Amino acid sequence: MIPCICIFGPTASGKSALAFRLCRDIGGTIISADSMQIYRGMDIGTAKPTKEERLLVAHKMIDFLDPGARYSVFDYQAAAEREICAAWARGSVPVVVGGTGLYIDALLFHTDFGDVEISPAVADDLKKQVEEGHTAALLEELKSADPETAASLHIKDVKRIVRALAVYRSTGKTLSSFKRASHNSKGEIEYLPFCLCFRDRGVLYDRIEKRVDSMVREGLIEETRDLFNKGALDGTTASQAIGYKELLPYLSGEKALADCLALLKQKTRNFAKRQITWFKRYQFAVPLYMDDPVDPYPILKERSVLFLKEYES
RNA sequence: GGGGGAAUUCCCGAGCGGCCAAAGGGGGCAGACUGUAAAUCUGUUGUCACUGACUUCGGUGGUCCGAAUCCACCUUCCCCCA
Repeated sequence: MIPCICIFGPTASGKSALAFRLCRDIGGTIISADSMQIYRGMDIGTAKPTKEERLLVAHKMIDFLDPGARYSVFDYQAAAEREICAAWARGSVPVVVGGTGLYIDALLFHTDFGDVEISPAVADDLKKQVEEGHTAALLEELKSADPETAASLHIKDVKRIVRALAVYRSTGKTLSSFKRASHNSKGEIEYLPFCLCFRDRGVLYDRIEKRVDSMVREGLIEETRDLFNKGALDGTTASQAIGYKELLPYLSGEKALADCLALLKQKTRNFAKRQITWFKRYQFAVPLYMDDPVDPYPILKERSVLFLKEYES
């Protein structure tokens, strides 16, 4: 078994700084679990580690894809697990750090996504049906094909209805059967999970406010303009990132900068809330309270060192 | 100085005599989430002893069986003329 420390929490909670410190102390490699930091050119807006930090500590799963490239949890899981193993193999402690719940989940539970190949014809047909407003019929179809999944989906949850149906129509097997099967898989990586928490949410929201302001000072607006000019912000996955799309109305002169920034902060807070909800499910994680007067770092380090002891060769 | 308009629940904003604790949106809070996830989707949001009662629609006082909705005065804000 390969040990791996895993640190997660909402945006702006201080994950990176904590992980960086830990890696310097115990000799570790950071494996990012962030769906936006994977893209090149999106540095300030995604709060990527600086060049200096990357020189001092190896960072993986960052900065390797062109915005606009397709990517999925499936791709992420395989690549990240490879990096975790590679780090351990060269004598560096793998430390997963990130805020993308789905990615963390795929790692922690070593989800087996199965051999699902969606046929283009199926995808096109479903897309057409949705455009024509037949989602109710789609849900009906799913009800008879995969009642378990259908029961868990709301009629308005078009994305998931379509996916579940696409899986069924392409493979003849239900999404719920894939889910069930995925739970039997056991990986070769053993995680020690830490969750960054705040007793007072206001403290986190305050940090978000300050971080956005500092991003602007570091050149967020110029970065947005760059990405926009390269066409990196139209319709791609990367264009979903919070931090850029909110500034577009300013660049086009439609809105005042202050209004855009207020919205950007708002969206970031909303996102943080969703992350908190996601991470609440990991009751087994060691909580690290970031707004306590005592520095949570010693706990992180002690627990990590203790955990790693079992794997000394 | 004269004329006109507006004040609604955390915010914006609809309501313009009963079906109004008051549409809708935002925010907050809670939740979901298995191949685009920083995305997408759901619930809830006056108070309480909660299939009912009570207190809300700038303030005070009226009209009416009944008012957020009508009248009077007051306060504040906006616009136009001077």
